[in-house]
Amino acid sequence: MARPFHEDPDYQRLLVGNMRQSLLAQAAANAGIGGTMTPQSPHKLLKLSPSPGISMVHPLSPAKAPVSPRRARGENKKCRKVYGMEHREQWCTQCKWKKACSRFGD
DNA sequence: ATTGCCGGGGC
DNA sequence: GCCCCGGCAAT
Ligand SMILES: [Zn+2]
Repeated sequence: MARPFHEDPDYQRLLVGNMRQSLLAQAAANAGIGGTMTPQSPHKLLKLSPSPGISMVHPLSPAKAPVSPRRARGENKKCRKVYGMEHREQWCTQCKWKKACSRFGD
């Protein structure tokens, strides 16, 4: 291969993603939007596991994304995530224009 | 909903 | 060349 998978679309395509705004702060905001969550269930501390043994997290492997050593989205923090919309001026020019980030090459 | 980018558009 | 958004993909 003249060109190993260093520039494949898959790689670059998956070289994206990251969250920081809240990943959950959002959840909070979201909760506020739609319809208030359900702060119910006064007690729900049951033991669990009516069925013993069997079952684990992976009974099956349907076909998730083609496993690959790429940095799945959310782990990278670029200008946008690092600074936030409130500090757009701090982003690199490319990020400002919604282009490929030139500061963080990841 | 959100980041991140291409493609397309205005000046 | 500089500036930005629509819409898409992936999470
Ligand atoms: Zn950037």
